[in-house]
Amino acid sequence: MDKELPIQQVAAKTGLSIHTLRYYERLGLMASIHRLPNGHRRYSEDDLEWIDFLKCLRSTAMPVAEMQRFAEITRQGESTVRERRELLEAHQHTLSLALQEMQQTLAIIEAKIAHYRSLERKHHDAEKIVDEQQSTMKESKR
Amino acid sequence: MDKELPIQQVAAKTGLSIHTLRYYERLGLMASIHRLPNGHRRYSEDDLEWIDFLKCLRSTAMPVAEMQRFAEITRQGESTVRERRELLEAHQHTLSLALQEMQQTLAIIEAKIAHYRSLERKHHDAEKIVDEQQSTMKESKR
DNA sequence: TCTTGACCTAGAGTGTACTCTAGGTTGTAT
DNA sequence: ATACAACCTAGAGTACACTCTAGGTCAAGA
Repeated sequence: MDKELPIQQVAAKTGLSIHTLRYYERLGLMASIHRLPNGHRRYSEDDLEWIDFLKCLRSTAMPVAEMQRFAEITRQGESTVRERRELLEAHQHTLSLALQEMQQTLAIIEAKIAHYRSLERKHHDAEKIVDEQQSTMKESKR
Repeated sequence: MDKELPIQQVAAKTGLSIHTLRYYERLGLMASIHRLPNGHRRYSEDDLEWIDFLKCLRSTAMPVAEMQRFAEITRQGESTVRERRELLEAHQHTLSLALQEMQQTLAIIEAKIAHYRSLERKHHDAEKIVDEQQSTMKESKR
């Protein structure tokens, strides 16, 4: 089973739009997608895997230019393994810093949410007191 | 000590550019920065705190439109505490999903790096073998 | 035969978030 | 008096990553 998929199905599977798939190919992010005699693309399993990896890189905010570099040296073969590793290590570093920052920010946001909750509670309590006063007043009216 | 800072120093302290500070104000992300009689801005401690929080939101990819909403309802005062909390909770949710995804991606990238390392090791070993063969050949030449 | 639908290319258009420019004012130092 | 530095506004320009359009090909079904 080496079923090759048309672009539409690849879009469905990967979540990238057809436009984006063609755009990425134009940018040189994907080498040599197989074509039918009529020019239509057929994507292999390997292509899908590569696209998944591209998605990993993009979803973690690697700039497209860097992905182009990565794709280019990957195409150049074995001799660039070291450069590829270094590129990924740089990204890994960026990423783990970003992760740390996000965690800190998340904590700040959680604190703010907690603060709002306590404000809401106070507000709620204040209303209850008003209610009680009102019912006391009603009682005294009787 | 209620020293109010000119825009230049705020830029230096916050890491936002002077342009961005003015731009954010135009967008309504910051209410009522105090002005000198000549129209120059003076930022208070509170302003700086608010800017820091804006930075938190932006650095975690909250869209500017959402930040505008948040700023707007914050200006409206107490009555919007609940909506503010809900807005932040939504962001918190988005954020923790993003965090998870990043962690997964990080793992994938680490695996790829490890893979490259092992390729490099093999390559290195292969060279060593070639070296040994060469020195053996040299020896046999003697 | 004609229509439909999936595909193709090259290039134009869009949304987001800045970032910069032009032209002007003000306050201090020489 | 004049030069300068820091500030102001309104609006134009830019970078990035898509996203869409126009105009066309091709194969299968009514």
